Amino acid sequence: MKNAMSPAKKARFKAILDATTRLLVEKPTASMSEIAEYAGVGVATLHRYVESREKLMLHLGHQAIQLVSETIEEIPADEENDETYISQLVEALVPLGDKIYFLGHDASVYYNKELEAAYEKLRTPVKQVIQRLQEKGEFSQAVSSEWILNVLDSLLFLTWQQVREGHIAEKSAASLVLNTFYHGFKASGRK
Amino acid sequence: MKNAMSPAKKARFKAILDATTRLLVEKPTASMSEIAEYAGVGVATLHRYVESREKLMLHLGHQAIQLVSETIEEIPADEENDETYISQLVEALVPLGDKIYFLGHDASVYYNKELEAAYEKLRTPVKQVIQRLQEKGEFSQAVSSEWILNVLDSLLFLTWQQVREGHIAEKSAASLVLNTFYHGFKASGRK
DNA sequence: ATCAAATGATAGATCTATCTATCGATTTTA
DNA sequence: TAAAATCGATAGATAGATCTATCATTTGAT
Repeated sequence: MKNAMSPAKKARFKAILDATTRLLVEKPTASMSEIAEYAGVGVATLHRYVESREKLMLHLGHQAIQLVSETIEEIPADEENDETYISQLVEALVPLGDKIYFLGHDASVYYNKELEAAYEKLRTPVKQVIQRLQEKGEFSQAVSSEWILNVLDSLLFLTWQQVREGHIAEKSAASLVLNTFYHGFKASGRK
Repeated sequence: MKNAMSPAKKARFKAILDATTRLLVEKPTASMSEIAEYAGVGVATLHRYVESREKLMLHLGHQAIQLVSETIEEIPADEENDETYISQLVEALVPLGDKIYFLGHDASVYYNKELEAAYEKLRTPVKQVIQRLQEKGEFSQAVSSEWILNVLDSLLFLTWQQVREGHIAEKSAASLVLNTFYHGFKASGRK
């Protein structure tokens, strides 16, 4: 599906990608036949849209990157907004968990150079805000911004898993992440 | 390999399991042939030790559970030691990352009921210490002990990845985890 | 030194997944 | 409504992985 698609086909393609996402979250090893069935489409048709399983995965990867990119870009990242940036980011990203899932957990996505580069590019604006917050003294300067961002990533992923498995209410997820991220678990008022 | 093995065979079996661990960390999709080659053993011999790929994975899972169990049991978990328990735990578990890797990341391990139960059992003593620390007011009581433990797990795994990729020095790993876990990233002295 | 156990190499049986080819039916579009 | 595009179903070609069978060779305990 390299060529331009009609709007109708584009919508159908998107429906296939979304169905694939939903299925793979439940069963990461699903075969192309299972994916086709789940998407309500014949195997042949599935292959008319994506030329291989690997390409399908890469589509999902790009979709995720695109989605997260747009989400991040919508959050103002100038110096006046640094203080609220992180919480806005967390609020916005928690619901995207399933789409982001593949970025870190499918082999054919994880080891792709192009996607790896796009992922790194995605992180830079966030990292810059973190660095400014460190310089302003809002965040600890004892650790690298890279580490802080990685922890944020991990927390987001953990949270999404917990929400998905029904262990955490979706509403309380963001504040849980933020509290943990900001203060850890040591009770305040103690050394 | 259900029957008892001679000490020599037992050692060879252990060598195979260790080699498998090392390879799968680098290449999670490695085939049985690749595993055999990497372990310096013929495919036939590999199958003389494990009857299937899935059983091999379960062996690795059990190995990991066993290792973590022993490690946890060595840390005194009575009330007087609660304050130092977590740091001792982190120090001891960071180096075991590769062995633990499979517990959370291989499908045939992750979806096995027996291992799932063993994993849950593994967590209870740690969870109890966390609960006592919460009751003593050392840890925040605003969140569940389950969440605290999950975050600790995530941090341990993230750290092990970062050490493996050379982004964090092994020596500094444990204190990084502990600091993050205790205090988060908000600079102290701020609200 | 001998003999049973264990091994490696190889070939192959079996299975499963991916992808293609074909064709009649359905839908879209002009 | 007629032509073109797209579809689902199916069968099959290809490929790769798992596991087994066989046999000559090596290892190791006595």
